[in-house]
Amino acid sequence: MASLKFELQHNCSTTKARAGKITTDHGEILTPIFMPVGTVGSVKAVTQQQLENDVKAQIILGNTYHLYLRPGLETLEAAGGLHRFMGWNGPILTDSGGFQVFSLSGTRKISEEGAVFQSHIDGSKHLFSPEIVMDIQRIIGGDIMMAFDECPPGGSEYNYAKTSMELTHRWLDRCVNRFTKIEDRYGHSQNLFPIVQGGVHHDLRKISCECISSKDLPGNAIGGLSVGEPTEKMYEICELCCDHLPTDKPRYLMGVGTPWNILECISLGVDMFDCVMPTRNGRNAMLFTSNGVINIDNKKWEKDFSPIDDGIDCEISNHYSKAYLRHLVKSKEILGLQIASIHNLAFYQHIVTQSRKEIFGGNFSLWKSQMSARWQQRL
RNA sequence: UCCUCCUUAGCUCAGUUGGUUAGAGCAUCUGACUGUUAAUCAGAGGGUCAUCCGUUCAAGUCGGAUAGGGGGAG
Repeated sequence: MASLKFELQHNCSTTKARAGKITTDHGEILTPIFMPVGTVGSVKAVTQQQLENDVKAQIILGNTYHLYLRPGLETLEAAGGLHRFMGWNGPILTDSGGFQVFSLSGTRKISEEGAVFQSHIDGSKHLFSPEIVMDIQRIIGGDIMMAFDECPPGGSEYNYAKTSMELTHRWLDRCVNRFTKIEDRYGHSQNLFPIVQGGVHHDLRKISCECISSKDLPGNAIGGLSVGEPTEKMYEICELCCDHLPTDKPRYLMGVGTPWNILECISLGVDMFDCVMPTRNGRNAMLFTSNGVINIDNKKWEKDFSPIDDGIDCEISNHYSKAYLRHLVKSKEILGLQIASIHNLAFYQHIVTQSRKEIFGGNFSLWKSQMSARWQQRL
């Protein structure tokens, strides 16, 4: 089956930003794009209809580790894959569990073979090898599958970062080997993206970019950033990676970030983003808006009946007031979590949609610097 | 009119046989959150212990008076 296509549509004249189009068997994705995170087959507090109609999401994420533990492969396979199981007809990208090597570092052990995780649900132990991770992702059925990597902490010194990167590269060979031996599932194309590692060390990152580029896979990801290193370091490494990855394939910066992080990284040449921040921080009362950051918990919004955000194209954000949302959040009403999550995701979608327009329009650079300052204000 | 109980943070309440700097929950405010083990976590501010007089080395705590409130009897 034909792999996904990437068409580079426009290069920004003043920055390295670009606009493009990814075509998958579940539809097109206009880049730059933000992908809402739906770890367990659910973008927390948001229905698939809301993702499509209110957020206008073009692709969402699932997670190998979490979906493997629950609902489990038998259910996913019987359902005909994650798309059908969750009723989402757009593209899906599945993360490999590599991030859980980092985030669940207390309950896993790494070896050459793979990583053994102890389930956070029942304590049972499970081996995630590159081969097993490919098999699982085939069964989940995502349009884009991620290679199994080790994501080391941001502060990792050179020797650890090097050893870890080399392991990730050996795992990548095994991923590619297994991936190419198994057919696509459920009648649509599945595509493998490799992941750059190397910590904050320039020479390692260069080596890693060359290594993963040589696999000639349909897209490339930058991993191991926003895991504790300073923001400036993240930008620096992100730029270096973009400069050393192919221009004719989408570049995916994993796990980033704040609205201003995304603007900055778009300007460095990133095409795809994902982050839990809009949903998680939304559930924790932090709203990202076109005028700045709001803590909707604050009493100052008690009688502010203006829309949550009338500067973006989202009925939910335009319709409900700050005062009403604050009331819901203070009352711990489930609807508060929903509205906050939908709004933040719609705002993130606004960021990338508008970036795309500005790239085509030639004003991206100026617009970016204005918006970056504005969006960071605390209201 | 009498009897009885109560009064401690913005709110609802803990405070031992008197003994370091009077606590909690909620509320208020501030942080954090970046390929989700998180509708979570961390922290701050806020009290003339109703008022006054006494007992005592020492009173939120014991005694008395006053004020306000609850309940009961006439």
